[in-house]
Amino acid sequence: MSRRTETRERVLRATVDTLATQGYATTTARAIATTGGFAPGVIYYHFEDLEDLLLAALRYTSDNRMERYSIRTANALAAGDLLAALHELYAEDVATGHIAAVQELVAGAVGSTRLSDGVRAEVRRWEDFTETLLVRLLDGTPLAGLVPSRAAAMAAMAFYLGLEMLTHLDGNRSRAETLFSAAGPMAALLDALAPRGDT
Amino acid sequence: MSRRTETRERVLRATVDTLATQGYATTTARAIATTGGFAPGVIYYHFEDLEDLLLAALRYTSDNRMERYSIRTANALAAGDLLAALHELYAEDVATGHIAAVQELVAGAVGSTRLSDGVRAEVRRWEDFTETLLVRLLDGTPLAGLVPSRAAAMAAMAFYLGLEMLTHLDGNRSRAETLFSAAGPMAALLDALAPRGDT
Amino acid sequence: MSRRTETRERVLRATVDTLATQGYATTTARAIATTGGFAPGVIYYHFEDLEDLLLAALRYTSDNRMERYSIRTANALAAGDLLAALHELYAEDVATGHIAAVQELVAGAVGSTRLSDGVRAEVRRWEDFTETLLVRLLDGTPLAGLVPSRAAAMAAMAFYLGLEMLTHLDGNRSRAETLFSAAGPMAALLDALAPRGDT
Amino acid sequence: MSRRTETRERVLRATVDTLATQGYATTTARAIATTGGFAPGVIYYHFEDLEDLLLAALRYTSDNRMERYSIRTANALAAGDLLAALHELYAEDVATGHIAAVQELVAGAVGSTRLSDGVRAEVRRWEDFTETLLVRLLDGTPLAGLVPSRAAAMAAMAFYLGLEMLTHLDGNRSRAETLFSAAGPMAALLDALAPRGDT
DNA sequence: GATGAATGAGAATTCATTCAT
DNA sequence: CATGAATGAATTCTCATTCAT
Repeated sequence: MSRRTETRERVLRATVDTLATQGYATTTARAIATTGGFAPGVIYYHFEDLEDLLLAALRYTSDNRMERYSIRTANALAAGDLLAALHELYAEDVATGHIAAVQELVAGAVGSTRLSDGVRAEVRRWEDFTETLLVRLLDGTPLAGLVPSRAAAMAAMAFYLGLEMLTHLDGNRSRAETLFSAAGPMAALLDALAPRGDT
Repeated sequence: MSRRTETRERVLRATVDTLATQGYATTTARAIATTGGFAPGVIYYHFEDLEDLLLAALRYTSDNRMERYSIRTANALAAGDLLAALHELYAEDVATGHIAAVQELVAGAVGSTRLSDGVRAEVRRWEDFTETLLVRLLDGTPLAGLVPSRAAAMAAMAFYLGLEMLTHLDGNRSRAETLFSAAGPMAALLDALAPRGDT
Repeated sequence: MSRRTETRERVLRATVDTLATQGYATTTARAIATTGGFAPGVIYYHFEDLEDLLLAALRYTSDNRMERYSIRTANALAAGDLLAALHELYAEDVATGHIAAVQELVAGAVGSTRLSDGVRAEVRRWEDFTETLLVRLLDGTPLAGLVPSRAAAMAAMAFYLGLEMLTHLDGNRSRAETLFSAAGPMAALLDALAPRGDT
Repeated sequence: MSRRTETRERVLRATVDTLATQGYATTTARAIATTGGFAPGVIYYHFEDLEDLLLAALRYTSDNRMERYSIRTANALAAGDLLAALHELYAEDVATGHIAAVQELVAGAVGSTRLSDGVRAEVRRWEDFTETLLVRLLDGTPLAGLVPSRAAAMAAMAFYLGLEMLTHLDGNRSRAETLFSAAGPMAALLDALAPRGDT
């Protein structure tokens, strides 16, 4: 990796971290530079402006996570398996600051067209992914015809982002854990409804 | 209403409006003053500082809406009725800028302890209310024992805020309408499970 | 004069002074504020941005001088009288920093459309004035039909600005004085050519 | 020409071009590098600092033009011939960006002693040249004793720079053309006054 | 010789807040 | 009570300059 690319990544990482720990409004050029331990000028050497960096950071973390999600869910066909995979992925999302950063950007994008356009595109990518997962999950169960997949994907995204918002507000992750526990029995129920050959 | 209270309310209204239409980061003292058509100095006559005003605005809109929610849901016992009530209340939430403002504050509160404490308290009030509603709704149905009411209330809140976040990002309300439609059959199903004497 | 107007004028005066003594490139918001003894923020309270202020300053000094020029030249019909008036006006232009500031703005306007539009308009106003003066001066002399008045006015403006540029570069006013002296005999010659009733 | 000299010239050319097209304030190290297609660091390899480069660029273009002026005016003894030569040289001055660059430097030199010293020296060189030309032109005419040659040379320089300033402001060259046309008859008049054996 | 990444000082501008009127 | 002018700190961003490669 070239020096250029290396620094670029340091800046992107610092941006995600700052977004995750300090929130959108506090993610100033200076704050990012402090987090990453470099001069504020570096940002402008590598990126057009703050908005450009914010978008690049969104894509950066999104790409990383999307890859992980694809790999980790590829073989999780049963609801129980999928829930386990998602639980693990969620833990990673939290550890890397990914959801926190994304949620801050989604909330902060209000007002800037350029930023909100980019954020919207990224959100859509995740909705597509979620929908694919959902269709595969419900395929063969009695729910397949009942649940409108797009709407459900959208609902899932809303729920995920909203959960992060509240979790962040609380400062602890117990809310999410509570919900993952509560979801266990439902996954079991779903698996019972769908007699698959592969489980 | 005294002249003092009247002005205070104008400031609070302007704050909610500004938050709803321009987002947290753009809700500056000047922006609020412009929205409300008064001098920036007025803010500091009635409130300690911006944070204080933000919190007061949250409580102000929250109080107003809570009252409406209480009245409107008091007699909506069946799931179908409740869904209709919630649909209507949601429309009001949108029209008054209430959810938009609340969501901006929840997201913006990251980083400020004073603000996030206040926001947390308000969120809890709504979780309590939601839980009460939920318990009443499920009472007497087979789901009563299955669904952990606190977790479900929390999930509902997360979903509601997340939905607003995405809706705001999209710039149109169709997402929410889609979901309300999709919820119709489920409400009907629930009502079928719960033979109530009072409906 | 209201406090607002008073401060506005202080800012305009400070801008003209800074332009005159430090040049276009060094006329920063901070430099202007230091010259005038006020906080840089004041500039942005009264003016849109630096460019806006620069244009306002140009109009401010231009208006002041134009008024003086009109009054002082009104009765200077003979070439000799006019030369004396112009000499005096030039001394004022120098003392007030007017030409220095104007010349810096004309030179600095390259690159900014908004600024150069405004400067162009102001230059045109002076060309119009100069042309009027010239026509009146030559009227009745053999030169009246020979000299294209617009071109001559333009040439006079170019000369005046260029002279200021060189004078400023030299740091002393002797160049201009030399030229005013050299012009004396020519004015006398012109007056000899034009038998006026009023001289 | 050595590789070193070659690069040096590329940098000088790029500097003149940038000054001519973008103006003094926008002629930054980066802008020059972009214009010339080299790395910003190159500038500091060949020149002390920006000011040093600016001065070198002034001398560079000045030397080039002075040579051309000397050659082209050597045999233009009659006023008509000289006017034709100057018209042609002016066209070259414009095409090469020479006057534009010089005028920007003269205007921009205000405030920096080092720069203005260098600019002043260069201006003087041109005044000397202009004076020589003028003396030769008027020699043998009735004007010879009337016109103070130094003052007239100075006036010519002022006029030339001022004209460029206004021309640049207008964005078109028609002003200059108008004036060259208007000068035709005057040159003819002058030639009529001076019966020369050598033409 | 040349490159281009990085730095730090300083520029324009915004904004919460104060305060005389 | 309300106004709106003024302030100073903080923000985004630019730029001359240095330096490792």
